[in-house]
Amino acid sequence: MQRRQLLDELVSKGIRLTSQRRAVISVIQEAKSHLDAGSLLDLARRLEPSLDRATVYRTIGLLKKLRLIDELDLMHLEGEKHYYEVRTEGDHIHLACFGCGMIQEFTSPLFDRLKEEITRTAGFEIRVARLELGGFCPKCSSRHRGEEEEKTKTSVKH
Amino acid sequence: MQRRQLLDELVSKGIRLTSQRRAVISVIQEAKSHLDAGSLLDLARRLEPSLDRATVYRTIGLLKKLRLIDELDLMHLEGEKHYYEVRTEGDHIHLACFGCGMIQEFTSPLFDRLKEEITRTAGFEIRVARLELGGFCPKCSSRHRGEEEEKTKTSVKH
DNA sequence: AAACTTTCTGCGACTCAGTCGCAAGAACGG
DNA sequence: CCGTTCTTGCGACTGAGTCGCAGAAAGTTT
Repeated sequence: MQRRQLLDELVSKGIRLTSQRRAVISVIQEAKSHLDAGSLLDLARRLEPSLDRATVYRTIGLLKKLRLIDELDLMHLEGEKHYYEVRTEGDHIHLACFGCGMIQEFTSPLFDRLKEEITRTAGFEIRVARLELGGFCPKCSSRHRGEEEEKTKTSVKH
Repeated sequence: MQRRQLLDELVSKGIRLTSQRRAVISVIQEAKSHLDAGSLLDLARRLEPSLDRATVYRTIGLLKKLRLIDELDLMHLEGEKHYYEVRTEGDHIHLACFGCGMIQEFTSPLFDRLKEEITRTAGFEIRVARLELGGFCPKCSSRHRGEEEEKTKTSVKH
């Protein structure tokens, strides 16, 4: 039933279901990695060949507004794209490795406590929480030591 | 001496100082709010009228790479821009209000503990930590209740 | 199942942040 | 003040995302 989650949610809100929306939603839900709008379009077009870029963006906008998906930057490791994932129970943290591009997810009760503290202390009503960390995964961490000073003088990427 | 911080940092790394870089750096440092590349260009041009867009982006890239400034999204409240701020001792959290656009900063020992936990547990070497929350500030929080269901059917913005 | 209202889609043109190659110009060590 | 090396401005370009519109579907009504 995990798979009908988003669809049901839309129906219950009285949102019109079209084959295009079904295609986009299906792709987001089956996705094994975080997809950007472009990949989403390519994959969904296999189910609905006439699907247009604009419709993908509009559907993303809709799902974002309904808080059914979350938007991520993943430290802009490869361009200024945005990535999307189905919203889950608890928020999780994304770790992005500058070395190999790996994305890892992480959950912690401390994160929930932190959000709770903010709600309480600042009186802020949290709707979206995005915590992204950039750095080096264990493998790349040992590998990149010593390359620092040089890099400064060469390419200024990211 | 807060004001010479970035400049000194560059000199000590053997980075060449140009009037353009001085202008951009000065603006970032004096800024009272978070500036995007466009505003940065406008303001820095008052000090260095010939300054070009490309140079601003290159300088931002340089400062980012040297980890002297941080890049923020501020929940993309007004377009897909990026915002910049001078890096401070401890990382802080940004709260962005969907209602009035206000940006508030927040610090908490819990945040540091969370990062420490990630470093320890996941073996991840954190270089950049970005925590942004979107929601409603105290004022807007009380004001927007009840407008939810309608919004769904109208404009799909943000 | 036809008719009808409302909402959605594809299209094409557009906007806007950010990038790139290049030739001219500036930094700073000698 | 000279020469090497790095930086800049310029203009053209890329690529994500948006918008208005006319035609096409969704869901409802009879």
